[in-house]
Amino acid sequence: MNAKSDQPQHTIAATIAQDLRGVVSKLKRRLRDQADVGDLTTTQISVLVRLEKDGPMTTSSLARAEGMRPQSMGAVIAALEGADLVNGFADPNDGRQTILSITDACRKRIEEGRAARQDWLSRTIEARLSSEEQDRLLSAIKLLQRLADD
Amino acid sequence: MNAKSDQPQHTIAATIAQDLRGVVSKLKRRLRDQADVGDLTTTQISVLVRLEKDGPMTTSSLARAEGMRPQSMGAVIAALEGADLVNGFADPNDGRQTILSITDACRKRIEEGRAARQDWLSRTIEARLSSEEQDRLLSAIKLLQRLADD
DNA sequence: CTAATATCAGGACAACTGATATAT
DNA sequence: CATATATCAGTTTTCCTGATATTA
Repeated sequence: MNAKSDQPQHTIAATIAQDLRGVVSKLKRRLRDQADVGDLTTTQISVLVRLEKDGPMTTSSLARAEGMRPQSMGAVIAALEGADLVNGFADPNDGRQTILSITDACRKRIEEGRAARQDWLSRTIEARLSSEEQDRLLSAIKLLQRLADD
Repeated sequence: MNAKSDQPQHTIAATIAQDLRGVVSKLKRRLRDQADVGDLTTTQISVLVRLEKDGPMTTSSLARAEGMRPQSMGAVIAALEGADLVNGFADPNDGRQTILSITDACRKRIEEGRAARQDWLSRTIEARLSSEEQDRLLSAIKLLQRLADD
């Protein structure tokens, strides 16, 4: 249900919630289906972006940041290590921890932006949204991030 | 990576894509985790909203609209029929098809907005976003829908 | 001893693919 | 016969929970 003009004011949040659920669900499917073999999952990208932005950290802190269990994050990290996008070394001060960083290869890939600019979502954003709409979307994503962070 | 001021103009779409992937992934997890027992999945809600907005239709057309396989949509519909939120009857003109509608019980629930206003996402939107931010989000969701529709 | 980190093992769920029956 | 709808059966993916070892 999109915003109906005869709707009471206090249900706007509920209307947004309904539409948002639908589009999140659909976008998630699209992102998975449109991924080429060898592409990264949404969670993997999220982890790489966080490591690039916030610097090296452990599996557990990544799990907390993404709202997942450490065991689940462990599997994500294992895949990224296998693809040589992340490497980890023991924390000298705390033998329990493994500090994870993105590899030089991964950093190079991010900086060049090669992969990023060629994927389905980037291409669709450029093709379907005007420059003004892209700005509006970017600003709304910050609102979504606030919601996702609880 | 959030928008960096020293980034070339032509990578704005790529920046949006990266952030959007992350937040979609995280929101999807939150929506699943925060669901109470008996709540509906994002896909189920999406289907109900579509049936309410666009009127009765078949499993296959719903699948096309949501970007899923008919078999997957069949499972979604079976769950909704089991919960007495959707019912189907044979198309008199085409014996292959079953026309699905939302039940009166479901329509009542939507109109009252009871369930919707009490769920986690609605409450978070009201708590964390100002009225102006809610409007901005609603307008950006239309952009996301355009992207999801390809 | 309690708490935090990491990992192994198994389970749940929402999507998928393939195959089949039926109706157009 | 070719196409469209629906459904049965099995698989994959991504998360989950529970249990265990290690270190602080």
